[in-house]
Amino acid sequence: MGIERPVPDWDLIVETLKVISKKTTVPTVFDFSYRKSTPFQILISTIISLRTKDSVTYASSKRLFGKAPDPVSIFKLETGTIARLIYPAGFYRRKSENIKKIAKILLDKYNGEVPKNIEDLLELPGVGRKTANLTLGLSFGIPALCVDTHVHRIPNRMGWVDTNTPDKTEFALVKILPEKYWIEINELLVAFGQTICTPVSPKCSKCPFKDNCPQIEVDKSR
DNA sequence: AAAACGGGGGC
DNA sequence: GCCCCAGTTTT
Repeated sequence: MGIERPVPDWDLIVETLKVISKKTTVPTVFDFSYRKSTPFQILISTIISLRTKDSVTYASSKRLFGKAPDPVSIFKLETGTIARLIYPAGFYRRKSENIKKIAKILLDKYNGEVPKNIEDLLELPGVGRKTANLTLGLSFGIPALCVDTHVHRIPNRMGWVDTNTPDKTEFALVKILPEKYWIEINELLVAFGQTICTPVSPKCSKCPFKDNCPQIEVDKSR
């Protein structure tokens, strides 16, 4: 059997993470999405965010939606125009083609609306589990756990799960994390992962979880 | 000069 | 599972 792990106190963890995220001023796709975005814009900005920094995602989304806020107007744009608008987001060429394809598919098959189930979302080009789950959660409030590199890295570092791929992390976390936290845990861990539990040289001395983190045992220099 | 960056797809 | 993908920022 696996190694024994202490059962995480999720209420306390979420409460602590909320304090950290409130101190974060980095504009993220979440700030943008929660307050004034349509499901379509949430989906597209999530596409843009793939392998791209938040500040860039935010600026790119704002430029694109300022010019074309909905599937109809985006489908009218040349892919080159879309590429220019979302530049310098990573993979901007591929993304601009996918964004236009998605606009067309939504118009043809879904009456211009974003589908509300993961199966249909995963059919869209450039949409994987991360993008699909984030869209479901942010757009429709459907409990869906979005596992990106932060939500993969941090629970493994903390010893909450022990997996080697994001998909396995998703299925492991779904089992142990209360459903009421599935949507917000992503934003909270991203804020934590950007400021303290960073991928490289994490700021463990400032971490409120340092006394319970197995990583500290591995490397006391941090 | 490297490494890293909120994945996804093709094989 | 493995490998590729793009261009900017950080180390």
